[in-house]
Amino acid sequence: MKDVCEVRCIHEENVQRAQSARTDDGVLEEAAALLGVISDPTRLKIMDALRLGELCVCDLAAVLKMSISAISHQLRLLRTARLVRGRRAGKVIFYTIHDEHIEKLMDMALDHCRQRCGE
Amino acid sequence: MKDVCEVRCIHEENVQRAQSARTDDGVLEEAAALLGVISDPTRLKIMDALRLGELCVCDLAAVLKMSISAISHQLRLLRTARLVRGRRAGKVIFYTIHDEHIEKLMDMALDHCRQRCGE
DNA sequence: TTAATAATTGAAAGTTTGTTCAAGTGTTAG
DNA sequence: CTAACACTTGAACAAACTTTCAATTATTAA
Repeated sequence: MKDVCEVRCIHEENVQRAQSARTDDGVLEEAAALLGVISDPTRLKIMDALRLGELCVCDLAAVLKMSISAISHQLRLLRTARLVRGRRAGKVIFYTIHDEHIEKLMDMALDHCRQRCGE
Repeated sequence: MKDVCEVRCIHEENVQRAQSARTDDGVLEEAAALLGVISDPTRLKIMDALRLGELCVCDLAAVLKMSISAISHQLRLLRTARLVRGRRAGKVIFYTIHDEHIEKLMDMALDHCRQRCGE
């Protein structure tokens, strides 16, 4: 953060255009945080597993072949980011994907990758 | 990865349903990687700045108020992940968003966050 | 060729992240 | 109440990430 204010090659017009139309920093940082939560392989696998219906922590551990503790830690992040929702049924807590919007976002990312893989 | 194979509360049906319909691990990991690249505030700001047109590294450094080196490092990640494209014009390299699909994915994430912020 | 500019790169430092292990809730059945 | 079960949580450690600083490449102009 030093050679920033020296005027070098800067294209004034372009910079101002970008400056004036830029998305609010708060929104961008929230978006980054949201994307950060689904950008982990384990968490994406959890989300993928939940697409066909609710699963408890043990189920998820079995599907992903990981420890219950590890899954639970990740579920907390997913819960906090409201990507996932839990409902208690006695001792068991069943998790589902929080809402349709999230599912669409995921589908879009997966489709994009499938396309690329098939290139 | 120890208490995985002990049968505890596992709901067989649900687990098998999730197992059989799960998305290919390769695709999921690529998607995680792709999302990982846009899930950083700096990189998301770069992408956002590029939405109105091409900018060079210096321009981006000016817009984000960061060092040229830091921006360049991030641009390399964005380039490698094919989220961004560069065209050389003499000494200057102008960057743009790689394709429309990526732009849509971004819009979707940003809209989602704007909605949430306005709740 | 030499000097200057735009950008990239490698290494180092500081921070963040993911998993494990052990201990802690909260709920139900006996 | 007590025991067992489903799950969560905190601390710790290793792996990965982001930025800085210094050196390097590529292009153009003198």
